[in-house]
Amino acid sequence: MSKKINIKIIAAELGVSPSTVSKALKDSHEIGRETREKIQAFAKLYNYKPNSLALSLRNQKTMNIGVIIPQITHHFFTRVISGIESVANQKDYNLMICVSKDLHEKEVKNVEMLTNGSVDGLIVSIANETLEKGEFSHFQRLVDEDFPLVFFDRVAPNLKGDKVIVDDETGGYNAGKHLIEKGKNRLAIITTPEHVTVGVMRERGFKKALDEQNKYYNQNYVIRVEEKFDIEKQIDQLFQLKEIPDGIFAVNETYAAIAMKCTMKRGMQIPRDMAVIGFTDGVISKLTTPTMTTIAQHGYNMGNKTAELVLQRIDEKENEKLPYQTVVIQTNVVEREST
Amino acid sequence: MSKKINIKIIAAELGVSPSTVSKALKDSHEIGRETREKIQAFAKLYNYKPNSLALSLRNQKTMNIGVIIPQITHHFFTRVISGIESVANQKDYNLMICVSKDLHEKEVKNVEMLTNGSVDGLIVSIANETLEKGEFSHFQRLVDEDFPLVFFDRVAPNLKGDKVIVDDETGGYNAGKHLIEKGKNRLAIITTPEHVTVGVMRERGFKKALDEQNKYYNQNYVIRVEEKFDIEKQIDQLFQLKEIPDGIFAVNETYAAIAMKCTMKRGMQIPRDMAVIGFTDGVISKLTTPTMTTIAQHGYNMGNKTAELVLQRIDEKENEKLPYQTVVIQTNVVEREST
DNA sequence: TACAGCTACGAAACCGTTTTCGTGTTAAAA
DNA sequence: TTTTAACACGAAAACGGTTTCGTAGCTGTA
Repeated sequence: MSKKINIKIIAAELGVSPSTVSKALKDSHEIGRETREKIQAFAKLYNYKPNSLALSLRNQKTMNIGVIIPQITHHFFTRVISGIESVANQKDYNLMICVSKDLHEKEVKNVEMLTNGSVDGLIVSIANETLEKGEFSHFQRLVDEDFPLVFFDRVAPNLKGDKVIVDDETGGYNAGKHLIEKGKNRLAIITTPEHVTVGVMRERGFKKALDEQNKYYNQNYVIRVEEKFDIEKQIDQLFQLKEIPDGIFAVNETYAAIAMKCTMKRGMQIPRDMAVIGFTDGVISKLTTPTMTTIAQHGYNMGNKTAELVLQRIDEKENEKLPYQTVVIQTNVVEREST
Repeated sequence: MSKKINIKIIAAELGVSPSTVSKALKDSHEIGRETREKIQAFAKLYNYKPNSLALSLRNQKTMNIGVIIPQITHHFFTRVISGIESVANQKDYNLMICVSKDLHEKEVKNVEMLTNGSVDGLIVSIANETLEKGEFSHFQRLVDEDFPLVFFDRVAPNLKGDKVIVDDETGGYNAGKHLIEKGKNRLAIITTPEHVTVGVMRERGFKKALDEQNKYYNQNYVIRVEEKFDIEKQIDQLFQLKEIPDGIFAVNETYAAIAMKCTMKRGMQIPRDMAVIGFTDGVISKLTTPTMTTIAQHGYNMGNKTAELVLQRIDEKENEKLPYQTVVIQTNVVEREST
């Protein structure tokens, strides 16, 4: 790779000092007009652009925001990233995106790597393994030194810090209510293992809706999917029961789509014999047949809000610290053909 | 934000020089055992980690790879990113992912930002707008200065550089052949506008399959979707024809799923009245009812290969340059229920 | 003539790290 | 006792910028 042009080279080439070049390029009138124009012309000709590492080091400011997500192939996360991106870009920030693959060790490494000077602030959705272990010291350190840090979606309850979360409980509640309003009685839920907070909250809201209407919350109607095993088989258990449910709430889009497949495989009609509602912000729901009713998560808005919070922390002066915020993004029911 | 600990602080605190600290932390036996252990203990206690900006500047090596993609919410691209990530991480590289949103201007900015010191190499899938305009000077500059650069999927035909592409033509050919083998006669294609290379190549292969079997390539059976307008309406035109096709090849998953919806809306049976095959690496195909036959693109492999190429260029010595490579990733037909 | 003030530039420090090249002290060898 | 080598550490330069401060040279004024 041929060496990139820099200020020293320009200075040497034009017989002036580096400081003169630097000033001339910023149009400082400390530099005579003739010299200034000569330097600017030269720089333009050779397409000079200042080295961002040097700038960051000097200014103690990178104009980068780090983002750590558990999975990049999940549509929800990419929606959030889009939302973050849009706000960040408006303020000339760039994103460094890292993927923890839901592994604790990778997450720790990512955090260390990003916070050693590479970014001005960090946005994190916590890895499943970290949540399972309850091992948050890598985040605690950042909180302790007031490093700008915002969590979204998968957050740690006992950790201080700014958070942006979906109103999962109300979402679950509305899902339950919606199914009940559609005249369904035997309501099942397809959810995640218990260490995944979002699943727990959605389930809690769902149960609340059932309780309110004096519907029985049948434990046989609760499927906790372990992703390491065959998902379809686990969901299909609902259809092995003596009394098959007539309404299903799935805490994500994939589970909902699979539930719909299982239903149709049995020759049952959606929504007549079985109503299905998903919790998602994805692309699948509009493309299934029938289309899927969902609780919309508004990932893009979440990203917007998250980015705003982290930028706020970055700009914050040492002596005017705001208390930690938790922003709750509301969901809403998007009714389609599956209910 | 409280100031992060650095070598100077450690040095001052322990009454030694920065160079001594630096050497001690690398376990150099130039430093006496006692001093060494004292410094190491202190560093560990305060969780010292070297500043990566300073390291990068000093070493002229960032251990970052830049990735510019047109859209982050497209599953194919996130699959490729996963593939890149996995190879990069093995060699201790991190990713800086930027999104061009298919806009030329954003792409140019991203390229400039990343190549001004932030990354050691760059991976790009070119923005649609750039392909339309044919404006590649921002890449040409990089090629001229031998900056490690690898394109994938959306590449520029007249630009030198390493490329990783899908064998779109053969993919399209196999899609056509598959439909013919299923006994279909009136074959339609749903593709992209003509400036999108991948669409053109897939169409070319498809046409070749039809030609070989002396099937008529009916221009009414060619839909070029403009994404700024209602996609479903455009696709639905196929169903307004006097003679409705009995087989559809869609160059991506979304178009294929919409085609399936349109078919079922008409009360037609898949695959009996209409066979549909998509070109994709996505999640939708397994979740539609019926499931979708696809030409699998192997995005993850593509990412692997792309990362390998860029790492190879990064490691390359000045005097042992290899000629530019174009790696072609083969596709294969994944038969499901829609054909 | 003397001094002030302006113009136009350069020197040097700094951001955080690494590394080369001294150098003062001590111990071993001659 | 003198020379030499090893040891343990520090000074300084370098990576590529920015910025503060200093100053040479000129002009204008008293």
